Amino acid sequence: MPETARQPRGEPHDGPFLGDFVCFSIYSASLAFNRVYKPLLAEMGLTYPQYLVMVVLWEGDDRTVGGIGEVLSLDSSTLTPLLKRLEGMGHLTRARDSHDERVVRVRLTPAGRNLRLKARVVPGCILEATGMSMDELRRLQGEIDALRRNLEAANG
Amino acid sequence: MPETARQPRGEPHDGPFLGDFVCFSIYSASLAFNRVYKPLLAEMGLTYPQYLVMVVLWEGDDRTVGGIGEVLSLDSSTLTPLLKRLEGMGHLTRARDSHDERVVRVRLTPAGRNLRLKARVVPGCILEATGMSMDELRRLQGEIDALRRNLEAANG
DNA sequence: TACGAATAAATCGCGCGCAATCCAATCGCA
DNA sequence: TGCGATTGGATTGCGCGCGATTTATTCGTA
Repeated sequence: MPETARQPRGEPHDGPFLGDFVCFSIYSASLAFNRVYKPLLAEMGLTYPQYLVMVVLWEGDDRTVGGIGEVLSLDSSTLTPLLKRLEGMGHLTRARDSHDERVVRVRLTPAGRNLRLKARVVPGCILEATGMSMDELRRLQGEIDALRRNLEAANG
Repeated sequence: MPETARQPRGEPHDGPFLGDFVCFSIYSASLAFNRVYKPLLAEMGLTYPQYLVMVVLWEGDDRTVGGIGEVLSLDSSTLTPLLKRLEGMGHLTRARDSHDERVVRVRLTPAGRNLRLKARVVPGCILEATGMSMDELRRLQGEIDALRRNLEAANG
């Protein structure tokens, strides 16, 4: 699918070209990562987005829905049902803040905190699957983050 | 969210670490790309996956469902309804192959071919939004593709 | 103090992605 | 020739992502 392009920046052209394919590469890599994570996380009964929320909470408990959404760039229409599922599994509680009833505070249960132990093997497996060194990954991550920031800036 | 890790390869550790976050970066960049594409593609009435299928068909018409799926790493349970929507929009036709009735051949209509003209401005807009040079993007794409290949290999 | 604006979360509808399953057509081999 | 195995798609069920709307609460200000 990759095909080198020769057009100058911003001008129309006949076919698809590089700008598209960086996106396709990322899209496709994202799906590929998901397929690697799925069997690992299935042992904990988690999906990847659910795992991300748990990681965020392990890093810092007692957050609001919006606070979690800020870290993950997801909004309440995605998070509310996801959090309800995690609540249903007994990993966290959702409760309105008594000082501001608009806010829902999300807190880990002991079971949710405990799940972190089971999750300890995950990053090593993922690292293994990438087939890359930590240094390579660190550098690559930096570049992708820079790209994401540019995209977010361009989007307003 | 990024936080540097110090653990040696493959060993358990207390918190999430780099291997996870490369994935998060890609996941998040993928969503960010989608948000940039959405308004552009909305003018053509396409979603990003639909656009990808159209790009594949513009590159080479008259493909099977499986053939498209091979290029995009998607299977029939994703593609069948997507292709039906594109068919409903009048961009393509779906017909069983007369020599092998198991196979469905997907072909562009004149309208579908014509849509390519409207799509010509898209890559330039995307390139602009990335805020990167073509050379940078080309290199980055190569690294991400290598990562994806590793993941697919690790996954069997 | 009352009332409109702003804010936080929830709800709804739709389109992916994918595992699991099903079905029909074709192939392979005795 | 027949029959089990394989293959290509379709279907179903579920969990995201997100735009659009709704509801409840709080804030700002006259």
